[in-house]
Amino acid sequence: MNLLTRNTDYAVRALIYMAGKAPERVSTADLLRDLRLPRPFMRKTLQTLQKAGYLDSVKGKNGGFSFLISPEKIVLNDLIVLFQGPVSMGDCLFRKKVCSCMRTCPLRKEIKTIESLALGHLRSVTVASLMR
Amino acid sequence: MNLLTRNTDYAVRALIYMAGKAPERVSTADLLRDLRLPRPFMRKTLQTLQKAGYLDSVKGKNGGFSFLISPEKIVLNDLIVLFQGPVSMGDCLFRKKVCSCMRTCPLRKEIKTIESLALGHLRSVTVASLMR
DNA sequence: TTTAATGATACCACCGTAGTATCATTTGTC
DNA sequence: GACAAATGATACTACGGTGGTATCATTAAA
Repeated sequence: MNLLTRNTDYAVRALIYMAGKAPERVSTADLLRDLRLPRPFMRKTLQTLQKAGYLDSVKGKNGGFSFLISPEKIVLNDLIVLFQGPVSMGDCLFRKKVCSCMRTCPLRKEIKTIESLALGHLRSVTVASLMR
Repeated sequence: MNLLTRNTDYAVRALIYMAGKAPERVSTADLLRDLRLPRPFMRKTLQTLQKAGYLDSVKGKNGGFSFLISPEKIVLNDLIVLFQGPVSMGDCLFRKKVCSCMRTCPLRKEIKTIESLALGHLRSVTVASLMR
């Protein structure tokens, strides 16, 4: 059970690297030199970040990516949501007809508590805070 | 991202039901009457609990399952481990050669913090505590 | 015009979860 | 002893999400 998928992990590391170079523009090739991981995957990840509005992109020679949102404002939880969907640890796995205790389910309650704790943390971590 | 799989969820609910009837012996058929879920799946789940030493089983007519370990001592975290493996949210997803920061990785550190919080909770919840 | 970069998109492989099927074994009851 | 009701053991299938690949189009600098 991993909290992050590789995709999210890649994204975070790429952003940290980029933040170290900012405001310089960084290309996929630059990133690959530092983070040795599958090239097409890295590209896809960066494209996702661009589409989501975190990064600006410039095509063509000497192109690459730069921040549209500053690293201080890029929150880990949002990246997780982007790549994995919302952190929701306690969705009832039973069909509604079966589980009559949707609101009072004690198990669900415990999980939700844990989820809240996790979310509290994940929302406080930013790309910038991870650089130290 | 779910903290529990269905399997674990089934197990917990079955155990709660059984704890309500204890020390009476309960058969798969009894459980299915209450928790309407796939029969073969329920059976497999109970067998796993029996093999793990939580339940005693009696074959043959009027057979069924009963507790070997009391519900007060059956811990949610252990059930998760049994059905899903250890809760380890922060395994480094990178190949070791790539990730040079195994011990100092700031991302890992954050995740491990969350993991500890979750584990603290999961280890404090028992089948008995879920009955209230 | 060439080349280096991203944009977009479709595709494949693997693995874990969920669920099914089947036969063997035990034991109470008639 | 035969039958029925229960578990023991095990092998199999289906599906979806994650991880990863491939390809072609587009842009812009040299």
